[in-house]
Amino acid sequence: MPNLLKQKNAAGKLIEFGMVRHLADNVAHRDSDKGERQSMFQGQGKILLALAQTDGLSQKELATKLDLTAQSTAEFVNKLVKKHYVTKEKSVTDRRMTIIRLTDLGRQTATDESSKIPNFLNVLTDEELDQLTNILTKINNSLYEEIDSSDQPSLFKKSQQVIKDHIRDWFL
Amino acid sequence: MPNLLKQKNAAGKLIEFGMVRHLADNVAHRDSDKGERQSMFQGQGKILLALAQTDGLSQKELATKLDLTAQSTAEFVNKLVKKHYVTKEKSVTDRRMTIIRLTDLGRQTATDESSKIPNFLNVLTDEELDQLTNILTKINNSLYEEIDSSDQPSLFKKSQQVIKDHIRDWFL
DNA sequence: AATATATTGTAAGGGTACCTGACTAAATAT
DNA sequence: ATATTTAGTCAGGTACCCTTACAATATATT
Repeated sequence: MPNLLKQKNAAGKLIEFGMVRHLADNVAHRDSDKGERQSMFQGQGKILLALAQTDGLSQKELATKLDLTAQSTAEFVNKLVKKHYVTKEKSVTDRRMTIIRLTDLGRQTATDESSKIPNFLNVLTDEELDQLTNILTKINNSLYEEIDSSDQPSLFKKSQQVIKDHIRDWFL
Repeated sequence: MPNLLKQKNAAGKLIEFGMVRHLADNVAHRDSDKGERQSMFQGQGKILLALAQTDGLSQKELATKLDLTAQSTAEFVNKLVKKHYVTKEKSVTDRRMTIIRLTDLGRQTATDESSKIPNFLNVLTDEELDQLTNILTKINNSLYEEIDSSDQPSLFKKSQQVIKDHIRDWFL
């Protein structure tokens, strides 16, 4: 049986981490251009990330991959089109489908954004970095299991795959 | 100089952690009542948390503590009133002020929510829990510094204090 | 070939989290 | 007694998501 106090300690720190990160994010956004409130893991950012992995997906494919409704997907894609980050074109083989492609600007934005190493990792020693990586691996796997078991059968396996793909690509 | 590869590994895991947590949160919310999309660290949840620490604050005090505009604060408070989580009453000493107080229902919701230990910590050993706590302490402090130095002078010190207070209360 | 069904996408509308700007009401300062 | 500061409200806007309803295209069935 695990030590409850130690768990509570860690949980507290994790909650704190969540709150502080949120705060730090806000600060960062406040500094930069006013309109840029994209977190890269939500909404338009998610789309960009998915396309950076696999360009030329249909809206439906994007929706499925990212576990969004078709309507939300359409909304974000349209916003990205307005910003010239992606383009829409009707598929020739199946004219119901719309193919979404990154523009150069879009691709650059996606890779720029996702290749940043957070500053706060500079305060950790090599040993601590190893420990953290190891611990997060365990936690992430546990979360995947929780997601997988609790809800709709395999719908979320896809999201898991997107995340893992993204992480893999991130190292190249 | 820190090992860049190790940093990148850890950063990747951290990003993954962020994404997976987001996912897991969604799943959790989807299971429960449909209307309940509160993350406890945002909007209405933040207010509840602050009041659970110190009941009977004015709207202005809430806004300052939580680094929200007075307008956003008013919006969230009004929503909470509608849900019977808090009550509004004009202060007798200074009739410009509105005092916000938790109802029993509100207090219960706040404490219920914030006293949960995330399941995923069950997969860690005692040693790993210690390591994680230690690492997150360093990271959080680093983030506090970043926040503190980069932006408006001392506005964010208050937020830091709220978080720390919350964490402290969390152990009682 | 003609009709029925399934798939992709759009339109409209709603809810939550925030913000800015404009404006009262009450308290305090001059 | 007037001017200013402080607390709060109202209106309106953006981003993120969802649901319900509906049009167009593709495929399956008769």
